[in-house]
Amino acid sequence: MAGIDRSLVRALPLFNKLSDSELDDLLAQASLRRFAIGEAVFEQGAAATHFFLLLHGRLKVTQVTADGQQIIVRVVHPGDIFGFAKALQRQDYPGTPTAAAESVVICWPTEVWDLFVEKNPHLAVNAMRTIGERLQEAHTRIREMATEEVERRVAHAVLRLIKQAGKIESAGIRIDFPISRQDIAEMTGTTLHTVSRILSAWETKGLVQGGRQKLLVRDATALRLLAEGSTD
Amino acid sequence: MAGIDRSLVRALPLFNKLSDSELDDLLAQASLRRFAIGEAVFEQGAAATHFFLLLHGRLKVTQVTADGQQIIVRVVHPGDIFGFAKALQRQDYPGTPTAAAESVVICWPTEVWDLFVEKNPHLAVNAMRTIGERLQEAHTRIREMATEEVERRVAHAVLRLIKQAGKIESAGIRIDFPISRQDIAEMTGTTLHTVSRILSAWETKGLVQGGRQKLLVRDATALRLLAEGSTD
DNA sequence: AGCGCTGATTGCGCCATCGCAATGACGCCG
DNA sequence: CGGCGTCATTGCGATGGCGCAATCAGCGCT
Repeated sequence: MAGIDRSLVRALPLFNKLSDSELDDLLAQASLRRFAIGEAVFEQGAAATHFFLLLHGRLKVTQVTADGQQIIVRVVHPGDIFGFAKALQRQDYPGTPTAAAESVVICWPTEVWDLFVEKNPHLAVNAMRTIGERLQEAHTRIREMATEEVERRVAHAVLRLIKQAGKIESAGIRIDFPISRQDIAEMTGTTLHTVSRILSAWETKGLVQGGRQKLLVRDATALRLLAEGSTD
Repeated sequence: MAGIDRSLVRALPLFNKLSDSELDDLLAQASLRRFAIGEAVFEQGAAATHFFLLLHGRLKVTQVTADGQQIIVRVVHPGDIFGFAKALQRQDYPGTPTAAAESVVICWPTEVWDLFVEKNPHLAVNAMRTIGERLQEAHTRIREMATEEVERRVAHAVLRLIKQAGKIESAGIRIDFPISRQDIAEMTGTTLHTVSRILSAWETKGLVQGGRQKLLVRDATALRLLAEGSTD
């Protein structure tokens, strides 16, 4: 645990205002943990004891309803902070982040949040902006779910994914972590079946290319048209 | 503009840590504005020049989609702060708050936000929590829209309304501001027609009592059952 | 290299919800 | 006090998407 190397996080905009020694101070309080696919960093409803930064990998944050249904609230990408419930005056975590790919996470005890902010006011501002963005994104999703039909919602979800986790390949843009149809269904508020049908249709039209937990977007422009598209 | 009376805001938890003179300092920077029903405090997309506190009345915050569809993102209640886009590092307002009832609002220029926070760190924490709660609420709505059928969503929406704006009367709990079926539809992501049908059905069962822009909940418990209710 | 598991595809029937449109009721305003 | 505009109700037909279930395919494991 002692000595997380500075170089691991030096590149993150979150920390670029800090001196080496300040950064070391922060990292001295932290520990590094590794999660295999399918493992949860923490559980929904558990007491918020730590907050986190994703260094590497990919997490899906899910919420479950009383009757067992599950939805994906968001996806955590490398460089994102997450699980800072305490900063929002919450005592417990609102969701469960599960590793979609092998992931590496930095953990701080919640007690150091205040210290953290004090040392680095920039970080408070940053956290604020992050939450603001999430709120914004949440409202966008609400609007989409309220007004758009499934195909457009799926198009939006896929576009968001390639924007946040797109890897350019010769044939198109690949979503750079394992994602199932079920996952996309849970992100768009529909069923696995419908998603499958839609993606199949797109594949026929040459828009995308599917595979087991894989998705390659061949024609992002056409997809964007579909997403924004008027009455067609 | 000079001299908004302290007593107007003294009761708000937001300010209860401030001395009289500090409070006066803050209020000296502010102005008071009144909005008639249907008037907008600001417009979605406009530059964020002020942030606000609702003193009295009720605001519906709407977002419009590119193709003109509208949804109600949330309702602002007395004592809520809103429009603090700048604090989230946004340059423009994400939605449009419209007066659902005659409303009175305190306005501060965004420039004083930093001063505001400096004088009253409690307020920063408070703002943080407020956003956290909104995010939480947004996620709840997303989950509901993704997993629940319309009737349960409407039940949830109505319950939320009586919780936030319920006035107890002899016959039940009244939603204490003018709200149309259209509004409820826009809050739950459905159509005016469906909401009307559902409320009619409830009225037949004696759960609620409707009226033009009015709603009285007669049996909150039954409604709660419907909202949480399993397979019935 | 073969087996088994998990994820993906797809057909079919059904039901909730939408969209439209016409009618009806409430309240505001002159 | 009467007219008019806004809001609400309701019937009917169309349909998108769900739910079920059977089949198939890719990938990891031994």
